[in-house]
Amino acid sequence: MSRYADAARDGDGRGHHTLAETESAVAERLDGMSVDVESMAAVQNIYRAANTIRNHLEQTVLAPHDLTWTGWVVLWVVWIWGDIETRHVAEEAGISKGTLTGVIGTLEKRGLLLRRTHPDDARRVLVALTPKGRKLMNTLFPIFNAAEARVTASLSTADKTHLATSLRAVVAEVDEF
Amino acid sequence: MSRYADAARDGDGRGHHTLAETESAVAERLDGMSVDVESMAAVQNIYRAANTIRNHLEQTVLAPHDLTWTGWVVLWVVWIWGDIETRHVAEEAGISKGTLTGVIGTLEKRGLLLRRTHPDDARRVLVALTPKGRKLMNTLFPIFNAAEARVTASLSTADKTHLATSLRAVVAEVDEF
DNA sequence: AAAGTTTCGTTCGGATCCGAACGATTATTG
DNA sequence: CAATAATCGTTCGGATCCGAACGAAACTTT
Repeated sequence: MSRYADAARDGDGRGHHTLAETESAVAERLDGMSVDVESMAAVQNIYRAANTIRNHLEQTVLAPHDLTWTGWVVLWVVWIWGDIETRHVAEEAGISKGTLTGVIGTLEKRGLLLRRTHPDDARRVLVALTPKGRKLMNTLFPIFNAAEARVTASLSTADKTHLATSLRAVVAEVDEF
Repeated sequence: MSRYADAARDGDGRGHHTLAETESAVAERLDGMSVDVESMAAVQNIYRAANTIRNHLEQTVLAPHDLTWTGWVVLWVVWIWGDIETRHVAEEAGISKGTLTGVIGTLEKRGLLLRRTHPDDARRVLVALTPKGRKLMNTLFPIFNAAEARVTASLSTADKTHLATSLRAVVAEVDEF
């Protein structure tokens, strides 16, 4: 069964509970508690949507090219910025330095990028795509972007923009903490 | 450095590139390519917001109780539904059955929940919270919910509701694939 | 110039995450 | 009733994910 897919269906033909059922059970469980339902719904749906999208794009677009979601994100960051320091890649990709070391190891092993010591500061490491990596990005990005359009097809362009704006505000707020 | 935190700041006092810089670099790199910018922005921001929120809540609320994000989600699902089959927990939590086995193992080891074979079907496993697990949920849920309110404080109640609605539409669309 | 401090990337242990394969169990078919 | 098919949870190998600690390198202070 794929990530978050609900191929497995229970007796009445549905996977997990409907949203209405879940909210009903939650209301019952939390009866007597003061709950910020809007905030809970916002957080839960942000996380659920992110996982659903990641799973879907990983399975349909990335796995056929032997890529993981994070491998793809790292390649994308290096593709956009060119020769870039690993600490910046970790920041842009939103992963820890320790995790980046492992992901870069995997991508290097696949011949998609190369690391080298910074000429001025031996503590730092620079990465760049290999020709093979660049070719993969040129081939795969349009396919990935088309898939991004498909997974968000239920939203109008105005909705997508509004969604992105709201989510940027959330990220900015948390980054201020 | 914490997950996605930008405690590390580069020379000019900023962490990762600004959004404007990133979009500029993206436009330059993708010059000549037909790009659905709104879809890309929607997907990137959904993923970024989910990770930022997960990291923040894990660090500030869950880690002090020796919980991971997914451990929390699994406990929450079992708390809401009571005695529940593991296959349903995996679905509700949005993780694979293999992953759930490991997470349940961890939570069981911590004395927070218990598993038992289904009385009617020996293939199935049921899980329920222990008294310790129930106590933890009653204590921690209000704290977690308050943190949910803080991370989404930049949004109005109407915005939170609209966000949740848009994201539910995205999940429903992908689940139809 | 030497000592102390800070920064960088890697390593480590523990946790999670997946799909595929497996054994055990149940359901279906002939 | 026996054979076959389907379902369930676990195991497996590989990948990711984290924070803390470490060694090496650079910076700052004395």
